[in-house]
Amino acid sequence: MAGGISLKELAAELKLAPSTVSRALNDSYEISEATKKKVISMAEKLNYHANPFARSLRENKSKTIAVIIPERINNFFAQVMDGIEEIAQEQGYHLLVYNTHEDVEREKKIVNLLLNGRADAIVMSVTSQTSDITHLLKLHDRGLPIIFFDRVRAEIPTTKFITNDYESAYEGTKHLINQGCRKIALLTLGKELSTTKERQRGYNDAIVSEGWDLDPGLTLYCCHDEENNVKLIGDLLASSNRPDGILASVEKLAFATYQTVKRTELRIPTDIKLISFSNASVANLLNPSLTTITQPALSIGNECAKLLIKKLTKPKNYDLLDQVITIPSKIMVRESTLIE
Amino acid sequence: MAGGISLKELAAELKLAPSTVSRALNDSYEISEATKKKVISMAEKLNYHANPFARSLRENKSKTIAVIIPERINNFFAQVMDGIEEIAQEQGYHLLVYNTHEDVEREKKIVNLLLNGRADAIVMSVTSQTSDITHLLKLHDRGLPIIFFDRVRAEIPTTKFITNDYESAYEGTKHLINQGCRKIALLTLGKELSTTKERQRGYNDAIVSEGWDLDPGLTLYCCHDEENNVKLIGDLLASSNRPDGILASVEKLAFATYQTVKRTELRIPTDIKLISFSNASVANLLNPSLTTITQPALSIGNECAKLLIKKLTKPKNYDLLDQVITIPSKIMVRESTLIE
DNA sequence: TTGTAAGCGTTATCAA
DNA sequence: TTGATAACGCTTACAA
Repeated sequence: MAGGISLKELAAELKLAPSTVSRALNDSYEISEATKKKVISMAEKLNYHANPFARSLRENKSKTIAVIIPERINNFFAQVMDGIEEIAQEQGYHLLVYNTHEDVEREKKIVNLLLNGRADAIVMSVTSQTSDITHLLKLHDRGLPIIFFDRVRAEIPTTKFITNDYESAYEGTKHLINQGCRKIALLTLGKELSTTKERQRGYNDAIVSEGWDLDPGLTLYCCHDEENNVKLIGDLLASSNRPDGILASVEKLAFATYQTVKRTELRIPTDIKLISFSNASVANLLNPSLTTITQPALSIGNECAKLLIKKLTKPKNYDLLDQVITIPSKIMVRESTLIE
Repeated sequence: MAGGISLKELAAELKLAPSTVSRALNDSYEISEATKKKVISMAEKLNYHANPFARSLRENKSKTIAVIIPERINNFFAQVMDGIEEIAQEQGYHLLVYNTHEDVEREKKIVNLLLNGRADAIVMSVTSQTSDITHLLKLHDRGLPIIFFDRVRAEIPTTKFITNDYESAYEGTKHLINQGCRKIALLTLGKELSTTKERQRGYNDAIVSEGWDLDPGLTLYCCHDEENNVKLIGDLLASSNRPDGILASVEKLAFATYQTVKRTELRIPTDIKLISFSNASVANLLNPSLTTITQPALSIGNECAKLLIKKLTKPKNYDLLDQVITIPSKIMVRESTLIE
């Protein structure tokens, strides 16, 4: 279709052997400066571009990294993507992007698709549904370098980049308590999620540290569907067990909370205080502005890409050690947790 | 690196010729059901996966579409991406994604990278800086199927998907006028942008239709940098030429307006009414909630992908005609344009 | 219905 | 310093 000239044709034009032209183009030391110049200028003149598939086939690498995220309309993941791309573009890597929409079946399909080596490596965050991880193990067993970020799986022996979820959730809950909350709910996603577990631990410990009892009814496991979440949160707010503080584990659950509260007589922060993990730049434009636990998304993306590319280009010196690297989040206090 | 078994090895294991195995795997009519079954089960047992580069090299197609967007943290572009991916995943296509960050130089680099055929086709929205388009023409001349959406360039004879920008801007401006505004500003991006031009036309015509004079000082050309935009908008609001209505051409300019207004004594919608092109789901959570012109982002993505994939799979029956397809936006009236 | 062989566009080995 | 050749893994004429 897109008919470009081949190396052979370029060589013919130059009355040189293909191998010579290839070496010249790759700036090999064995080629004279004179021919290099000739070759390069002719290549430009004829608009020659090396076929990436021939090269990938030959070299067994594609200069491509696959990124799998559970959600695209989410400032955290979008920023991580930007962070990955920043480094990737710099290093001449391409990004194959897949959105699982929090659907494990989709995740499995995508992961299986990547088994064929289309990408040199993978960086991913699992879905909130992901429980069984044989599909991920297969990936790793196949020798495909893989890095997890944020939502990780400890069972896969590789490097993971996360934030200090336990501390953040602990501090966030403590913050609510300090602001006068006495009954705090946790809104979160799937139980299997590493982030959910850590954040729940932090939340639990903060509650217990006050000498309070844990109320399982105050932990809500939400899902991908906004409408459903609004219903779930609405039921909690309408119940006799209504919390006066909420810690949302994901940005969209904070938004869902706003939407829910809007339909009631309740007010934030008067009746309910709200803090949420979120990288939304509009946090301070919400009504009221939202107190957030903001994750270092760009850095996470940067670090993932840097490590992966090092591993790909210098496999001897860099390994994807089975370790967890933590970059801390920041709490940004705003109106949604104010004492009025 | 990721060592998988090859077709030849699989064939050897089966004591069949590679060609037979290939045909069996591709469900060719020339192969008996019996061997097909044998081959498929052995392929599964040995975890065979066809090398995509060998196939791409051979077939001269990659089952990959490149998507170039100017911004990732933008609900419109994110939704378009989701729309494209929906169809692409369905049809077995992969997505190579590039963010230009509104930077033409980056756009040029990326476009030149794609000249080598890494992607079968391209769907893109140009940067707000893009003026000279030789890099885009080169792409098209090379025979690479390319589709534009939203921010298009008429000079490239291909199919473009846009929204009814003229009408939306006209209606949006009229809406502000109906709500009592008498001095309306337009916040937009690059002058060369197709969307800017159309929206400006709509805005202009609405103003003129009232018998009012156009004030060039009321059109602000903003940029990618939030801080700079806040400054620009702040200056306008502090000037003697302060508008009482604003039409923002891009979501982030509405956000910048909120940020700016926050620092003044002014209030939305009392002193200034605001309407913006935006696909933000949090529009109704802002303070005050934002009246938006919401674009059919998902449909745009769907349509782009559908047409492109048809063109790629049935090149005879589908052509990327030099035409513009318009899908209309919807105005969602909220508090930011209320009469108080 | 299956097998043989050529070729897609590169790069690397070996020879000149 | 350059050239001939093989090989990467697949598909497709052409033969059998």
